[in-house]
Amino acid sequence: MKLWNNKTEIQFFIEALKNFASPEQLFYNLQDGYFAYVPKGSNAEGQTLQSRNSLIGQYTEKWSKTIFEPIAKELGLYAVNSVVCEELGLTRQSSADLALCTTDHTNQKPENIKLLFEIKMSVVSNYKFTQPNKVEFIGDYKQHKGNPALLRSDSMLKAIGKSINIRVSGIASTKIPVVVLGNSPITESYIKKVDFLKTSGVIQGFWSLNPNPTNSDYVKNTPKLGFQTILNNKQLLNNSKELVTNDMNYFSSMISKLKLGEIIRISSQETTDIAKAEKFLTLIRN
DNA sequence: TTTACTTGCGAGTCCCTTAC
DNA sequence: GTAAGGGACTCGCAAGTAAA
Repeated sequence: MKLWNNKTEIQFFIEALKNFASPEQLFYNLQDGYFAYVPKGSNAEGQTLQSRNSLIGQYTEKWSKTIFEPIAKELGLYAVNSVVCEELGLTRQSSADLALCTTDHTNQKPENIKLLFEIKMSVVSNYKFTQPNKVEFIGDYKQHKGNPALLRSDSMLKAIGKSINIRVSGIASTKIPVVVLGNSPITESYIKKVDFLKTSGVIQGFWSLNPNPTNSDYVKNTPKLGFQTILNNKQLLNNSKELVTNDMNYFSSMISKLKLGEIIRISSQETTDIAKAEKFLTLIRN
């Protein structure tokens, strides 16, 4: 299965139309015809399309599950949508969009969740619809007024907020990597922030599954790979594999050098490196 | 001064929970 | 059963900021 591209988006519209979604639900009904987004220079004529939101949300979550299914299989896991785990603050109303787990159940224990995904994807490029069922590409995201997926600052803030919410929900979350999946680049203003989120351990990465969002310039990768544009399925597998197989631990604190030194001194008395690390993690969390 | 970009807010929609 | 309340979703709008 191919990564996200314009055909994926056209397929979304065709499928939605087949399932009795009306053109008015999916497109802006402008003077020049039906458009996915308002082209730059055109007038929105007072419209703010909202009826597409939940449809594209459902489509991207299912699509992501499908693309991760062979990867999960390779790692001996299942790709599961709408994962609920009370210990991680993932409730039915605010579940994990996608997760790789040891079982295929929606309700999960923390120890069975190996990788959590927060999905922030939308229609990226612009399309024109003509009756009865023709959907044609008319321009990339720079040629319309909308701001897709991770290019919106509030989408970034929501993704970060959701991840922090998991991290502060308890000690059970400290062994589970969290990755934000998008299908657009990010803005320049978030380059430093995503790298810091990665090095500080809060979020293990922002991955765009759209290798060619535009033919012009865009942020492809950040220096420390906090944000990466995934170019093929192999890369996606390798990235996932690394996160699932490395036994990682998240920790954070705000303590004095005196206290930190004490913790290091006590932990260093353990015999093996692993034991030192375990002692350190125990002490820093108390 | 004009233009381009960034940002936070809130609207419309869907869906779940709760109360009666 | 059903109405009310509220959370989460996406994205247009307008105000603020930076660049030309």
